[in-house]
This record gives sequence, C-alpha cells and structure tokens, in this order.
Amino acid sequence: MTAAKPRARTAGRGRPAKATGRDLKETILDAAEGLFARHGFHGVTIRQVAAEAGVDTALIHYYFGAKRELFDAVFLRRAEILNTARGLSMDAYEKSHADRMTVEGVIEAFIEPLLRISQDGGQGWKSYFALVAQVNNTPAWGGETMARFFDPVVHRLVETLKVVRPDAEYRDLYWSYQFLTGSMMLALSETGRIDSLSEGQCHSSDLGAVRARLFAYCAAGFEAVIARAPKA
Amino acid sequence: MTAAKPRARTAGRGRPAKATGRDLKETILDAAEGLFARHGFHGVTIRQVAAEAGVDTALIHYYFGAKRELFDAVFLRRAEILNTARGLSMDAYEKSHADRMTVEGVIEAFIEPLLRISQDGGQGWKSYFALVAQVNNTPAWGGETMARFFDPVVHRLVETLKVVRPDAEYRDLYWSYQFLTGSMMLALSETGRIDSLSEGQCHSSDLGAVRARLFAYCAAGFEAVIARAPKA
DNA sequence: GTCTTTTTTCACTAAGTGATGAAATGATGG
DNA sequence: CCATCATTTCATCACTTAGTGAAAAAAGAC
Repeated sequence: MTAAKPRARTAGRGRPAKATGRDLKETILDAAEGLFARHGFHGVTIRQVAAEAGVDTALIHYYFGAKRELFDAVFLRRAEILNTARGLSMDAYEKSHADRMTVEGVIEAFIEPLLRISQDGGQGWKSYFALVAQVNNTPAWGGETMARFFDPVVHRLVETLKVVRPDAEYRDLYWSYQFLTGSMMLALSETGRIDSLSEGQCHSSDLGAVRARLFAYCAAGFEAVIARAPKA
Repeated sequence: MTAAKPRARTAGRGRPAKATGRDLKETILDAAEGLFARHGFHGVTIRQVAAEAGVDTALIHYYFGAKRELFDAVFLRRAEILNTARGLSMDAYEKSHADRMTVEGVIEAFIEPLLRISQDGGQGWKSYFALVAQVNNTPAWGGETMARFFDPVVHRLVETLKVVRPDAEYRDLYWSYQFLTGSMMLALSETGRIDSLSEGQCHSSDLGAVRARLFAYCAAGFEAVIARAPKA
C-alpha cells in the first residue's frame, strides 16, 4: 500500500467526505459488490467500479490499494456480521431447546439468519450472497478465504448435530453439510434459473418459498444419510 | 466470423488435419476447458489458452472465432454426451422399474450417470463439471445457456417424479430440484473445500462417498418437501 | 513439376488494463 | 489569511488484451 492510511475518523480534518452525504468509501464498496457479484472478479474493471460509484479510479486505489484488496474489502465487510448473526441464532436455539433439540431445528438456526438478512437487508446483501456463492464455486479462488471466515460456524453446526445424533459419524455429517451448503448458496444467490425452468411457477426471489422447504429438505437428507450409516 | 470456415471435410484435398497425432482443435478445447474451469471466462486470456495448448493465438481465432465462441464450443462439446447418457439412464430405469419406481430410484437414474462419467472420464470431465457449476452460479452468465441444454432433461425428471408421486405439487418438485442441483454441482466440481473443512476425514475427489450419500439425501429431501405440501 | 486448398505462424493494431505521481480542492486550526 | 492535511481529480505510464491480414508451410491433385 503506497497511499497514506485513509482516515482516523476523528472529527473532520481535511476535505470532508464529499457533499454526497453518503460515505464515499461505502459507495465504492457497494458498486464493487454489485459488479463482482454479477460478473466475478476478473469480469469487472476498476474503471467500471469507478464509473458506477461516480468517482475517479485513482480514488479507489487511494482507499483500497490493488484491485484484489478491493475485492477482499468487499468480502470482509459483511462476513463478520454474518458470522455474528449465525452465532447468535444458534446460541438462542441451543438455549431455548437445550434438552429437546432436533436436526431440523439446528439446521433452521443455521440457515434462517441468512434468509432473514437477505430478505431484510436490501440489494447489497443479495449481491453479497451471490458473490459468496461464486467464490465457493471457483476452485482457484475461494479455498483459503472461505475457510478462514466460515469454517468455525460450520464446525459448530457439526458439533451440535453430533450432540443431537451422537451415533452419527463425522464423515456423514460433513458430507451432508456439503450438500446443504450447495443447496443453500444456490438458493441465496437467486440466479433466476428456477423462474424460467418452472415456467413462472417459482421465483428465485421468493425466499419465503425457500424457507418453507429448505429446512425440511436438508433435515430429512441428514437423517437419511445418518440412517444408512454403516457404509462409505 | 471473418476467417474462412475451417473445414469442408470432403475427401482429403489440402493439408490433412493431423500432423501432430492429436487433433489440434481438441488440444485447444482441452486447454481452454481446464483454464476456464479454474479461473472462469474472464480469468483466462486467449494467450494463456494458446500457451497451454502450444499453438499461436491466431490459430484459436481461426478455428473458433471470438473468445466467447471458444467458450461456447467448450461448453457444447460435452453437453450432448451428458444429455444422452442421462436420457439413456432414465430410459433404462423407467423400463426396468416401470411399475415400482421410487423417488430415490428416479433421482439415482438422474444423477448417477454424471458421477460415473466423472469417475471414468478423466480430468477433462472433472474440469467440465467445475465449469458448469461456475456457469450455474454466475447470474449474468448462464441463464440462457444452461436453460437451452439442461432444461429438457430436468423437465423429464420432474415429470417422472410427478408420476411416482401424483399428489406432489409442481412447485415443490421444482424447488426440490433446485436444492438437488446445488448439492450435485458442488459435489461434482470437487472444490476441495470439504477436505480442509473435515480436516482430512473427507475428500472431494471421493465420488464413491458422494454416491453412497447423495441419492438418499436428495430423495429424503424430496419426500419431506412433498409431505409438508399444503403450505407457501 | 505446378496448382489448389487447408493449416499454421508472424507481425501488428486499436483499445483497454491496473496503477501512479503530481496537482487541485477545500475544510480546519493557528 | 495562511499553512496543513486528508481527500479528490487529471494525465499518463507501461503493459496486456482480443482480434486481424498477409504470408509461409504442408500436402494432395493434376
């Protein structure tokens, strides 16, 4: 990073964050988020981000450094919020159902926060989920990033499920999680594919429809995998 | 397309196609396939493909035209084989189990050909599945392409399931398929994520482990969604 | 041999790429 | 009013990109 560190966020010394009212840094992140989500990292140029945000390309480098660092900033911005929300949801469930937890209940506690955030959080969050889905499916990309941010909460899910079904094998739980995350991320990224596939009977933006089915679907899947355990 | 059409394949006038043992066209497609699968369309340059294939960039344009056409050629090459294999698998199942089809059986007939091809077909097929998974998760990309090639066989799956469970609603079947395809494509693209997540207990290359679990997982999911039908 | 056709390479272009250093801007504290 | 400093823009650099047109190479047809 060549540029000076951008801000100590004291009370405004220097030129104020423009008369736009909105923080320019956030505006840049929003623009980058939307574009990266639609076209992927390499499908977006700094100039496009700059145009979308209404700033000069140099400003983007001033705030974020290289293009890759901009991408990481986009990824990071919401990752922690996500983990916190999920952690709280699972805390609440474990507390309120301490002695009568079910597989479906645990799974719901794991997935539901994401659905709620996507529904209530506006377009930014929808773009973000599409972005994560894409990272998750790009072999030469996400490996390390995904692991660093999302492994802990997944391990917690697996451990909790192990408490609910002590006889289940870890391998079965991990594979079931893999299936779950594939379904979940595809649903959250709202690709529009189901709209045309179902000839208008379903809409990928209808997260209520997802909520009404995904928990049951995944829970039944877990149970079935556990049930036919002695196999590999 | 500016370049002359590459081939009239009458009986050999002019230079024959193979000076190198292998067909150069296929070599180019192989190189492009591997690179696109790892880095996505925009993450790959024609020059990289040319270098990997050991040819000049102009030759790629000579055979395939623009970069996007090269990508389509890569996508197309295996799509038909895939559809044929799947069609045959479902034919066989419907014939052999005409009066005793099960949800799990139908799903197995739908997924199993892909697993077998991925196991027996070599690295090319593995790359191809990773590529499809990526297209499937890129909103601004796959819509039309995916629909054109894969909708028919999906419609067939849904109709067959409707025969097995006549009381099921189409919306439930389409949503369940959406969940299925998310799990299936993530498993087929072998991202390696489960390896690190499970600390070595599972391997994404272990398609036997997928086979032993995915059919049961998805079938149970379908049944559960159908069962809690009168909703949403 | 020569002709014709296809395949391959070379040299090139016009447009864009990420990135940077220097200058302009304007609020703030002295 | 002036010096300071974070912020913002401008002009540009060195390089890469997709794509092309012309010529060379290869090989059967005659």
